[in-house]
Amino acid sequence: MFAKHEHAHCIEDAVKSAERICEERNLRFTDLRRRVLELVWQNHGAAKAYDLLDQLGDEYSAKPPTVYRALDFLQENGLVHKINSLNAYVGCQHPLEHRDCFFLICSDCQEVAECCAGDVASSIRELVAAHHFAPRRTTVEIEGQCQQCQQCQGLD
Amino acid sequence: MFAKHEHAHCIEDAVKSAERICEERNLRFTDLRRRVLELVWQNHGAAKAYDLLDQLGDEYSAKPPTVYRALDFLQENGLVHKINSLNAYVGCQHPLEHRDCFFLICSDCQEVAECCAGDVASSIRELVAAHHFAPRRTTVEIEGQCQQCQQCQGLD
DNA sequence: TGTGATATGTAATATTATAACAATAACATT
DNA sequence: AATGTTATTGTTATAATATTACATATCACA
Repeated sequence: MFAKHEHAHCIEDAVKSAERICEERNLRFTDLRRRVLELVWQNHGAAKAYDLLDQLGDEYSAKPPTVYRALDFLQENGLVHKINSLNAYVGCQHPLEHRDCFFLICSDCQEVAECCAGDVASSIRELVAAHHFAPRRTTVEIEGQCQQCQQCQGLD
Repeated sequence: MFAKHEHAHCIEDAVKSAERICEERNLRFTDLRRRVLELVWQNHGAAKAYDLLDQLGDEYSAKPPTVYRALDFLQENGLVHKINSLNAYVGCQHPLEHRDCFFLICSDCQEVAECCAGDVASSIRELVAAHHFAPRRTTVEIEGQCQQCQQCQGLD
């Protein structure tokens, strides 16, 4: 599996930068949105919408739209990514440059690593230009086995 | 929109090559599987599972598992691709080399173009190698506007 | 013809996501 | 502070996508 760590720190950072971003853009970073962002980060892998819903528990009168709206807001503002191949959500590692992000998804440990590879981005730009296509959103999701899980080969 | 054409021809070709492939691999290309493959190709854009289900109509006693099983078979054998960002399915243009396929998805006309770009594939291979990641499946989906739809800009 | 494996039928249900409308909170202006 | 406006959240219902579990049928072949 990917290296796990105590990431209270990550959560805190993510929330702080979300606050800054929303302030700059004049957006409302409400309690609910903050809470959903925290929960997304709290999961090691990608978080499923209905798990977030459970985790919200009674704090908020949480029904599906509650969570999906918060996730929509967070996605629109580059704070989380949706992983389509998992129907799940991960926090964005660098919301200020929320572009050209690619994902390595480990099928064994369920961790998702976000990568920003200039070469991939530029080869995709060329591909798109060659087809005179105007891209709005690009998804690159690579499912497989991460380094750690390759080493454990069925030991866990 | 992408150029449309009468593609009875495409369907025929797709079915023929599926037949060949299944024969070579000793797989059963049953009537149901053939019919689902035809229906997938019959749609201009990507086909949704429940639309296929409707289109199967009374020919087969079609319930959801009927369609999903056929789609699973076709996917496993490289005959169709699932487009995750649409929850929909398209026929593979070259099932014999069903690898490194990327998709340009037009949000206006809903057509999906399959591309095979060596540069993209190799930059992804490098990215993956740099992370010592063992890829099993790679998804590249680019949503945007195709050339034709850019030219029509709201004329339709 | 019988046997095991593969494929399909069927009912039920799980999972993921949205629509529609009501209530509330925040914000801007007077 | 009162008002109008917009953005956010609450609530109910339902739509859309996909799977489980088990029964039945078909195929391949000894």
